[in-house]
Amino acid sequence: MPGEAREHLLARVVDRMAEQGVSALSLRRLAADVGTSHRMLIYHFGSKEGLLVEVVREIESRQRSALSTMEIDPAVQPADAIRGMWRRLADPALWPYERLFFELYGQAVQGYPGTTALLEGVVESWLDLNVELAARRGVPAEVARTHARLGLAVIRGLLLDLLATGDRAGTDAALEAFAAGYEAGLPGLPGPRNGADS
Amino acid sequence: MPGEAREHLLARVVDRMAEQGVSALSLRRLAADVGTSHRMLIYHFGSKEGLLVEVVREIESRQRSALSTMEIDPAVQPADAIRGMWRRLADPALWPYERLFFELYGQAVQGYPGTTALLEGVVESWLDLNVELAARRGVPAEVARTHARLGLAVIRGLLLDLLATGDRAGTDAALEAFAAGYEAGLPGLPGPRNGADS
DNA sequence: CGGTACATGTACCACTTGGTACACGAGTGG
DNA sequence: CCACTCGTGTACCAAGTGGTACATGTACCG
Repeated sequence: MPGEAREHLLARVVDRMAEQGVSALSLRRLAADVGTSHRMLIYHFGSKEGLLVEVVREIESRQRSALSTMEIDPAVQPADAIRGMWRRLADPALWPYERLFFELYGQAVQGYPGTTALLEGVVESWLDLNVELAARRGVPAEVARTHARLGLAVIRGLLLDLLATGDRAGTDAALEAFAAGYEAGLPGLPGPRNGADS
Repeated sequence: MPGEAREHLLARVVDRMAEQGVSALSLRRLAADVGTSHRMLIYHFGSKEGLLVEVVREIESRQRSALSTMEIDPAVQPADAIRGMWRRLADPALWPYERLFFELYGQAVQGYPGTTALLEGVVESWLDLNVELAARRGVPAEVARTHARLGLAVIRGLLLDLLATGDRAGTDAALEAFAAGYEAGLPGLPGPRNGADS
């Protein structure tokens, strides 16, 4: 089942899915929108589920590459890193892909076959990256993990908000509040224990 | 299309959906699992979409009631409020309903018919509640809105994490880091502007 | 030339889907 | 007793589903 036109197909399929959603998906409709026959989709991907697997892989890979394009510069402060990240992700041009991501996430969490692969690394890979970056600044791994987890949650949560409400100003303000508070109080973590407590 | 056994049906349908997911839903399977015929579901709810609408309404109402059961005590500090909220929501017993919530959210954001109603108030109602509570403590509305937005994002984001990874200890630690940081730095918001800036 | 791998179109299949038609039974009020 | 509504079961429908069989085209390679 190798191929080269297959890649083009996949790209077009992902774009189409980003526009129309996964649930309202039938091989025939999809194929028509993309300019093929449903026969070809099955030929290239084996089955509908196989297609979904590939789509998930693709958006995972796009996510990962977006991640690696990020400022690996250890000089940039965490608060600014999260600001930059948000600025990038909140761009309306990316909304369709984020909608698709959350739709797949929602189905993956329900155990829908093919999508479950999305869950592996959907959190961990980000944490690992942050641990590595923080290490160069001398931050202990456990602290970096926890903070990365929090930052990721803030961004995903606000993205969820943004996609539902469209309120760019409101979500921007909330993120700024987080970043500012982070600069002010978090880095040393004055209060209670900060690492893993179990 | 009124009825009283209808309510029982709806409750059972929601429970079943929480276990099995919405996408893998056919009126027939659902009816069989719930102990009726697909004929009855259509009789009571008019159509599949009508059923979905009702399900969305139901889980919205459950969410709202869970919200109103929350500590309305203005004496409890915001950081403790978010801790209590998290403790309540992170309970594995609620996971099926949260999976269902995120699945529906994912489809709603894609414009899937019937689910879109979920988006109205899915953020705003929480903000409004917090504004009201904060007012009794003298916090200006705009600040309360922004902070509530952030807190909601943290909780939803961490919930997304928890459902994907199952890492209770890790997500607990991240939330504690947020709550502690909030106590330490946020309330006065020392840094930049905090309200809406647009 | 011929073979062989990739690619594609046509036709078909069994099955499931949401929805409907219709008959039937139980209860209730005139 | 009749009429009427509510609830339910059986049977059916057209449309669409994912998947397959098979024939065909197109290219490169020996």
